Amino acid sequence: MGKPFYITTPIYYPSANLHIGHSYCSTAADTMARFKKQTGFDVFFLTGTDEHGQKIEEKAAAAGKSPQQFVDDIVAGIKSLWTLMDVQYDDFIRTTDARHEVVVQKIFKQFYEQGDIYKSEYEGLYCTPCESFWTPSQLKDGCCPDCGGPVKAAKEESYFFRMSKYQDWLIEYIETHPDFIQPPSRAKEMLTNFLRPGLQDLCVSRTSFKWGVPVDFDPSHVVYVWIDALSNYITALGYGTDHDELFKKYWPADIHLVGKEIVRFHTIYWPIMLHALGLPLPKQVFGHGWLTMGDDKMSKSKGNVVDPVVLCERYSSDAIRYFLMREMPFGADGKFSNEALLTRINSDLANDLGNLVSRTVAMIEKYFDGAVPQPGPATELEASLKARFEALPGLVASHMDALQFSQALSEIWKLVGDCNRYIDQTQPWILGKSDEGRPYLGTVLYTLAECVRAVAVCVAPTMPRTPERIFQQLGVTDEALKTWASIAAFGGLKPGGRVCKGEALFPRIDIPKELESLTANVPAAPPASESVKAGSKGSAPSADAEGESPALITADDFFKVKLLTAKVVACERVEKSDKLLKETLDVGGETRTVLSGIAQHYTPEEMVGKTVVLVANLAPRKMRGVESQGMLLCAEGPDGKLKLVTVEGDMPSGCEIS
RNA sequence: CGCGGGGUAGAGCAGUCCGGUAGCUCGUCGGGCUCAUAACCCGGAGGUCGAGGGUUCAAAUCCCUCCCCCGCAACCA
Repeated sequence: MGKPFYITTPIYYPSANLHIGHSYCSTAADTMARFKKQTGFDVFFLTGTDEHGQKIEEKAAAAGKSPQQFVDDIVAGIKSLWTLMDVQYDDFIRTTDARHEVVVQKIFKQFYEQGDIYKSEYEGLYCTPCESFWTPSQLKDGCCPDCGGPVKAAKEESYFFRMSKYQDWLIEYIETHPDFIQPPSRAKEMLTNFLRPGLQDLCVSRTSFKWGVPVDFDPSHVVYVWIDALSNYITALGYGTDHDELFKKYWPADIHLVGKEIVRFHTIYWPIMLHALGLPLPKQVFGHGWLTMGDDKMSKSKGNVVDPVVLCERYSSDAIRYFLMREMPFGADGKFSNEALLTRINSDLANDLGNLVSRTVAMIEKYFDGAVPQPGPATELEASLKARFEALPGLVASHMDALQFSQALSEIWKLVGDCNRYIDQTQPWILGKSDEGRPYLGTVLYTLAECVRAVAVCVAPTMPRTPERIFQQLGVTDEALKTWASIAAFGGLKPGGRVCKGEALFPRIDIPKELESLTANVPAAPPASESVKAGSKGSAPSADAEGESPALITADDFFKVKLLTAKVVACERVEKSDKLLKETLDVGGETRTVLSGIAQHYTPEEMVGKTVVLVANLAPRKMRGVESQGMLLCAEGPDGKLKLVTVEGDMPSGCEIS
């Protein structure tokens, strides 16, 4: 067995739906894991979910479920997404697993007994929606700096971790281990923003909610997120139990892959906790960038198209994985757009790779009755192609080891490009016309087939399904010719094998047409991610997930929605939000507060006095710390402009609409 | 002075650490080819590298000043 290699994703918080960002991170981790397996490592790939906390407690209550039932449902959806995307983890840890909870309690107790944790009182200003305490200096205009909502003085008995005790050690560790935090700019950020100014002791327990791991020696407390969530990386391996073989084998982790927003927790709190436990630190924490939805392509009503489930079902998971790994350099932010996705699929996958396979196989069928020919005389063209071939594994490996997926793929595609050019240079269709041409034609087609084989091998970590389809067309059945080792030297492919032209690997997409159907408004359909959530529970019809037009509903269904006229009596912008307006509505004498994402379309002044249509029986929802008690109906134009729905003539507020 | 990212051809980016002919992909225009998924190949057009100043024989790159955009992240119920 090879050298151990342990890679993790963050454990995701199952309070809401999964989106393409999660897919991005998991795909990267999976690609890396597959690459390491392919190159002979003994890989352990961990992912999972962080299921405790107040937000889950609240969301579950709002959904009328127990917290456990609530997270169970979402986790089922997450797992089915990973199956769909071929994210092949070795273990899936949930912080509600008994195996995790007992060890968390044990760790907490150990910290307490060795004096790293002490009990004290936290006094501060608390923001309920953000679950955060703030110091007066952190406040913005007297409000929560995160959400802009109100804060109130609160006091809470808590346990604290003495972070300060370890800060000098950590500073030195980071300075002497330049590879520990990647990319390096993140290390600088941590040092200058957090470490050097001095660490505050960290509050590691809560009494304000129950949904968490109880502190066993003080049951009014639950362990707060830090110790609970971060320790998953070792509890999953059996640390602190009698069955810690995996821990002994795989710890310390080779890579914690995390989003840049949680680099801090993984490079400050986690190392300190490990150090306090007397454990070695992970070799590397890699903070990747974010996928941004730059422009107008994504909006409320079009939101479903960015759902990974929809995209995978439409274009194949391999295509989506390829796009995610190819389009943006790992570490930096990248824009996501449907157009970029489809363009990538067409030019790289359909035109370059798919078409290369297709023309190679077609020519072998046409000129050699489908049998891979014996190579004949060679020229400098073959020599340079062969050089490119043999340099490829080394180049790919060095980029992969640096997590530069995009560059690794770009190297592979250089060989694809060379092959396409080679066909033009050698003009096999002319060689095929004469007997004298045949020996060299054999060389050309053999060389192409062999290069295509190498591409198939190299592409496997990113696109797990595609290689087998290529091998089938090339007639490669020998497993030994599908391995990383088999492409170290040119010439592994055996002449005589039967090729077999199959379906197009990646059919060309009619981009304008496809964009249109992706962005078609589907007003009544829930975002498809909702169906991920409900996922395998069977409660969501799959039609939604496929982005089809919404199913017909009955009149009874419609009457479940209570629509009322409402008069806007006051309106103001929501602080720190450029999209939200807060309206105070009069609804037949009753006053309601509603938040709407229309600030870019209406000014508060314009709003006052309007009679609008309110969805009156929508479950309330907190945004930016303010509860919204309903929704205003709007029409969205083709340019994305929103116009409020109003009633004709003069109608009092509170009238029912049907 | 919140934090972070960024401004290089119509679009998306690389190049900036370590100064020396401005590069890649997509698009566009022209040509070639017919093995192939109207795919492939070649060539062209298109850039005062956000602005100003400084250092230098030489600046996209180093230094200073300024301007502008974007995100604060999955929310817009």
